[in-house]
Amino acid sequence: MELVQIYQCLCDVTRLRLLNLLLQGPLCVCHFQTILREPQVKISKHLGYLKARGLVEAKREGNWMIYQLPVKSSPELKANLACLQDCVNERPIFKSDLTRLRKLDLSCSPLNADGQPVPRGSRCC
Amino acid sequence: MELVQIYQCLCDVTRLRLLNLLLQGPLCVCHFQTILREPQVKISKHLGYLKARGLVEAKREGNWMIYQLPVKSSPELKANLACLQDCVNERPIFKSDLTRLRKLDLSCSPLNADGQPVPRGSRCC
DNA sequence: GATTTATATTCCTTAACGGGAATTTATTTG
DNA sequence: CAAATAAATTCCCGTTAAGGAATATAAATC
Repeated sequence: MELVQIYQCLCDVTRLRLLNLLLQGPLCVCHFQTILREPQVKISKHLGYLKARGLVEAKREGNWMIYQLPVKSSPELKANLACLQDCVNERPIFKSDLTRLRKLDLSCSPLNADGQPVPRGSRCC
Repeated sequence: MELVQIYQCLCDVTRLRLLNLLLQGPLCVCHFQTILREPQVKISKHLGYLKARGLVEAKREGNWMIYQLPVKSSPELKANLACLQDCVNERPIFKSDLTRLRKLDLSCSPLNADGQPVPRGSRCC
């Protein structure tokens, strides 16, 4: 992957917020919506942008799409994500995103599924 | 400075090459031209882009403009430049840029001026 | 002051990006 | 199969960016 592509993915606030959340673990689209408080189309497009460039992976889980950071990341991506996490942890927007993440019921997310299968069809957000 | 602005500066190969060279020390525009082998207008515009966003500083030295990384950089900029240097050191383009840099006679640059004043009016490139 | 060297700016074209409204697709449930 | 939920896609618009040709500016030299 070209280094420039990584930076292209990082040069939009919305995408930085998405990645910042994903550094905590996989999440579904509706949770991004709830946390970022941005319209669905915006979230979806930026996730698509990241996915097209290999910065995130997606899998369908019933009605939901679960996004996560790539299982196998290049050293460059790892380095930059680590750097991002470092740079971001004082900034209010990113901090409050993380706060809201922790307050969420992540019933549709593998995050706190603790192994047991996700109950299909239960409402998510 | 907004984090996004840093990433916007990093999402173009030409600018990455310029910054990679500047990590070695100050340089004048004509040396960038010689090393990158890109047209003058391209170099100049990208340097302008970086300068407008505070990623480089410029001072006039007789006929030449010397560019350098900011004397006082934010922690975020420092972190990202360090990360860049790390990511870049295996990539052919950036390596050969550095090779060409070392082969240059930097008579108009403070880089190897070793204290003595630059002889005004001597041709540069 | 005319010429040369170094660099910046303007103008133009083309492509990419970001955002929103509306529509579509996919899946599950009743 | 109809309805509901989750997410992606399409269409449209305004903005930004990248590149190049040509021109302008700045400083030094003759």
